[in-house]
Amino acid sequence: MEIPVNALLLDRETKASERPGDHKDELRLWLRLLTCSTLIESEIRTRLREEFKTTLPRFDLMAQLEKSTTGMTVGEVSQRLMVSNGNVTAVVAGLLADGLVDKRPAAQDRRVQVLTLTAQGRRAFKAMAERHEDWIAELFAGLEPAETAQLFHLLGRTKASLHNAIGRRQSGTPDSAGDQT
Amino acid sequence: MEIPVNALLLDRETKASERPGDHKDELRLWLRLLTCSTLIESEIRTRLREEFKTTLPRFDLMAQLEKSTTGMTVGEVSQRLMVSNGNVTAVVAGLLADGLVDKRPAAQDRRVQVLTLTAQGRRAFKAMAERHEDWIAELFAGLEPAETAQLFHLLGRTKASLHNAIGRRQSGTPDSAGDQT
DNA sequence: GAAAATTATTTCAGACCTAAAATAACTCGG
DNA sequence: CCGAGTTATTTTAGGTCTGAAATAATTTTC
Repeated sequence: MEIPVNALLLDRETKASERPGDHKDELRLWLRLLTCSTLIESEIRTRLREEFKTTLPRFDLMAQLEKSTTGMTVGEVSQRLMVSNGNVTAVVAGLLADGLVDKRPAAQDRRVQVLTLTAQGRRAFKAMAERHEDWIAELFAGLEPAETAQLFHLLGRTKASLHNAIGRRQSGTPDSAGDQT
Repeated sequence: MEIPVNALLLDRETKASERPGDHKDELRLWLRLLTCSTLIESEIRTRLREEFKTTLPRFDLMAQLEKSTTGMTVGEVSQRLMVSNGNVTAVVAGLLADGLVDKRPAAQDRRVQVLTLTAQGRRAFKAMAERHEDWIAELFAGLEPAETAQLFHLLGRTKASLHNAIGRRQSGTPDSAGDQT
């Protein structure tokens, strides 16, 4: 894993600009990443609204619950989706009102609220998930398989860099093979 | 640019799964892209709040204005940031109240509102932009230069794929060399 | 075993964001 | 010139999201 300091310096020197505090390349990279993310997100948002009269946060929350057979707590969902607890509470309120989700205190620990999809919720999600998967494939259709694989790999490296820079506070979530995050 | 159909079919067949409508790879790619985007965004959001008592939308809006010497209209900013007009109106209202932005109807067309940074706004932005650039570099520090270049390239390809799938409605914004989007 | 600390969730205030409707200003054909 | 259509922005209603404070339940510590 060790890279000689000389190699790093050489790499630095091969960069276009030589100004000392120049990080324009990383900035451009971030802006492009953000653009891609925003484009996909808003397209999915539009299609969910038009085709299923629902929203992305609701869909994402249901997707988490669908993956768990035993249900999830508010805190678990909040961590998975990387949103605040209060936000989960609010989105769940909407899903409860629509009868798509069930919420009940855990037997052992009455602080904990266990969330599960209702039968209706599972049906509704299944229909949406199928379409959603197609939409995503359609959006990435311009990339060849080797490119998507390479991109996936580099984003994994990016994720590791981010966790390293931010601090491994929530280090209980390694990027395991089956992990879709 | 033409790729023989046979080559594509072969590529398809090399994939792990052979189920007909399987697009799990693209889904995983999207989720990982979203994770990276969310991690960066919320870290920058936190730092902007803690260090400058401001928000990301305000910073992004100011960044757009700073790049333009003659000012920008509400519509232009809205297109650049990929947010609704109404949202720009609201964020600008905050910046106006803080004396960071100036808004005035255009001389020729009084429907149009021209936005510019005030002197105070430029000062404030300059201080933030410097730190912001460092933060981004710090977050990507785990990638080697060759990797950031490769990632930048692949995200460019992704962007093209997205525009192609979504429809080139706003085709007036090509991904030119100096374009930071 | 009860006070203190911790943990899980909700509430709150405030900012963001959207889509759609409303408003205001411009252009253009007749 | 004048009304129909277009364009730029604002307003509105409603959902999303946050951080911090409040509430409630559990665990720890003495």
